Amino acid sequence: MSEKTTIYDIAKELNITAATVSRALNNNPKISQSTRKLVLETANRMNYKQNRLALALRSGRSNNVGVIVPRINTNFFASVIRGIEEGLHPEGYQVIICQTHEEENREIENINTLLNAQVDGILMSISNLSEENNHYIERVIQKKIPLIFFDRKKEINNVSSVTIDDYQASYQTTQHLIAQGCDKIAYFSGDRSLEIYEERYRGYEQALLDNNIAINPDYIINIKSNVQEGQEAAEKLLTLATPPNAIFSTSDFAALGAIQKLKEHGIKIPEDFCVFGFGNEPFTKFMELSISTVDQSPLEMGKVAAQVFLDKINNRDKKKSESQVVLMPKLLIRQSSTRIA
Amino acid sequence: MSEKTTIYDIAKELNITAATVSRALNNNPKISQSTRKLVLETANRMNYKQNRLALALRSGRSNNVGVIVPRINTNFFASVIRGIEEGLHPEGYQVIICQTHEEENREIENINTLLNAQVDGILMSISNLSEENNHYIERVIQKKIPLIFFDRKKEINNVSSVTIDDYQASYQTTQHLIAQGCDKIAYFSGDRSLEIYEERYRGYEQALLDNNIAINPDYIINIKSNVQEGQEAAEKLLTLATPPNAIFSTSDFAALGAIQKLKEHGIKIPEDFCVFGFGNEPFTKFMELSISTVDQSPLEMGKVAAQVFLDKINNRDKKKSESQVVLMPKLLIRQSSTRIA
DNA sequence: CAAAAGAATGCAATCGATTACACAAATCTA
DNA sequence: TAGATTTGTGTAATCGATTGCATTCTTTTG
Repeated sequence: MSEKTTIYDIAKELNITAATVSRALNNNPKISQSTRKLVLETANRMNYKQNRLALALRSGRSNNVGVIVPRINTNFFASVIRGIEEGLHPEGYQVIICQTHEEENREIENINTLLNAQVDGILMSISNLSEENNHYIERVIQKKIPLIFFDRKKEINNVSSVTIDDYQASYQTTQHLIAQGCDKIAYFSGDRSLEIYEERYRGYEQALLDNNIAINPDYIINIKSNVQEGQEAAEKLLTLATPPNAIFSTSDFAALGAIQKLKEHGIKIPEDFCVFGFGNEPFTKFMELSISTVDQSPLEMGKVAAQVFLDKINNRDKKKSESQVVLMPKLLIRQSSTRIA
Repeated sequence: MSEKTTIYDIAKELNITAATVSRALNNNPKISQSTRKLVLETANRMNYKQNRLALALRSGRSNNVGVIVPRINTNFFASVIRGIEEGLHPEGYQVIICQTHEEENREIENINTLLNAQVDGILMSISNLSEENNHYIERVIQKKIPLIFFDRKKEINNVSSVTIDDYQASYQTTQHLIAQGCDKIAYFSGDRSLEIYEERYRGYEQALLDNNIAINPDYIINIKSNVQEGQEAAEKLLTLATPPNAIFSTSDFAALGAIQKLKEHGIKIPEDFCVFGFGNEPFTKFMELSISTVDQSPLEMGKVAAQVFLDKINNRDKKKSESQVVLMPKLLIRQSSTRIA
C-alpha cells in the first residue's frame, strides 16, 4: 500500500508532471495557487515524504556530517557530541558517529567511509594519525570538505580547530598547587605525541621553572586514563626516596586511583598531599572528598565546533575561512587540593 | 584536480563504458582479468571512491541506521550507542544519532527525518509518545523499516525490543533490602507512564507483599533523575512520623542525593539506613561509600539491539521476525546496602 | 486585432552507480 | 566450416528529485 510515495506518484494521480509537483512542493512562485494547493493536499493524503538520498545525489549535499572520536561513552566525548548535535540539528544536519578506539587504521577507515558517504563535513578528535598518513587528511581538504578538529588537533593548513588552552590549564593548575604549599609535584601524563598532552606538559614545566622548582624526572609518569594505572603510578611514587606531596594527573580516573592508594597508605588529603585531576568527570564532584579538576566545557566545545562548521559551509567561496578557536579552561578547585581557602 | 572521480571518468580514461568499470570494481566474473586489472589500477591512480549516495538511491539501501535517545551524554545511553556502533560497524552500517530530550514532538520529528533520510532501520529508546501518535510508529512498520526499541519500549505489533527485566531487578533489590533487615523501604520512582518504571514499581510492590509488608504511600516519591531531587525527597522522608530505614531509588543520581542528605543528618549508612540505586553510573563504584546499584549492561544491550536489527534485515521475507530480548539485570551489592555479608 | 509580455507547465538532462538485455567476437563442436 | 557456445562489453533504463530551456495558453498593449 503506502510503501513509498514519490513525486511521480503524485504527478500521475493529478495528471501533471513530476516537475510541477516538485516545484509546487518547493514553493516555486511560477506555480499557480490552485495547482500548488492540489499538490500539497495530494502529497499529504498520499503520505509523501521527500527522499533525501535523491536530493542529496542531485544537489551534492547530503546534509550529514561525520563525527570521529576515540570512543563515545566517556563523559567528555558524549558531551561534545551532544553539543555538536544540538548545534547542527536546527540547520537540518544529521550527525553520523564513528569510533576509532585510538587506532590509526580505524581513523583512516572512518575518514574514507565518511567521504564515501558524501558527508558535508567532518568533525574529529584526532588521535594517532602519523605524519606519513597525513595524506588522508589532505584528501579531505582537497575535496573541499570542511574539516574541524576538536580537543585533539594537528597543525594542518586549512583545518579549523576548537580546543581549550591546555597550556594555560596546566600552568594555572601547577601554580595553584604551588600556592597551596606543594613543592614536590608529580605529574601523570598522557601520550605526549598528542598535542594536548605536550601542551599540558609544557604548562606544568613552565610553572615549575617560573617558581624555581627543579624538574624531577622520577615524578613524571606516563599513564593511560584509568583508575588502575593511577593506583600503580601512585604506588611507585610512594616508594621513592623523596616522595612527592602533590599529584597533577591529566586524567580524572588516574587521579582517583592515586587518591585511593594514598588513603590506603594513611596519607591525609589535602593536608599531607594534594591531588588535581583533569576533565571534570561527573564523579569528581560527587566524591565525599571532592576532586579538584579542570573543566573543558565539552558541551560548549561541541556547539562551537558546530558553529565553525556552519561558518565554513556558508563561506565556501571565501579564500580563507580557517579558524582556530581556543576556549578557556576552568579550574574547579575542590577539596582534594584546598589547604588554603 | 582530483575533486571527484566517478566511474565515468575512469571509463573515459580507458575508452570503455561505465558499466564495465562498475562490473570490474564489483568483481563481476564476466569481466576479463586484463580489463579488471586495468580498471582497478586506474581507479586507484585516479583516487576513485564509490559514491554511496548513488548506490543507496539505486539499491534502496542507505546502509545507515538511526538511533533515537533522550540524550547522548549519560553513561547509559552513550554506552548503548557504543554497543550499537560496534555491532553494526563490521556489517558496513553507519549510525545516525538523534536526541529527543524526552519531548514528544522531537520524537516525532526525528522519526520523520530518519525516514526521509531512508535509513535501513531505527533503534530507539522511546520516551513520551502518546497513544494518539502511535501512527508515526505504524508508518515505520508499514514502510517495512525494522524498528527496535531498547530499554524503554512500548507494546506494539511487529516491533522488536531489547530490554532488561526491570520487574526482576526491582523485585530482587527489594528482597535484598528486606534481607538486610530493612522493613521500611522508601521508593523513588520515575515517570510511571513509562513501562520500565511501571515494571520496577510492580517488582517493589510484589516483593513487599510477598514479605507481608504493607505499602506505605508516604514512602513512594516521584523524582527526576538528578542529585537535587534525591536530596529533597530524602529530606521529606526524614520529616515523616515514621521515617523509612531504606531507600530504593530508580536513579543513581537521586540515590546519591539521598545519601548526602542522610549523612548531613548524621545517619549512618548502611548501619542505620540502606540505600540502593539503579543504573550503575560510574560514580557509584568510586564513592568512598560505594553505592549498591543495578547494572543494566548497556554495552551488551546495544550489541544485542544491533544483532536483532541485523537478523531482521536478513530475514525480511520471513513472516514474523519479531523478537523480544530480555536481558538479566545484575545486582551490584556494595557498601551502601551491605549489613550482612 | 496582431504582437508582445507574462503565467503556468512540460520536456529532458542530470546527479553516480547498477544491471537486464542485447550484441559482437572468439572458441568449440561435429 | 556452419552452427552452437562461451566470453566480454556496450546500451539504456532505473533509483527520486531538481532545473534550464522550451512550449502553450492567457492577458495586455498599442
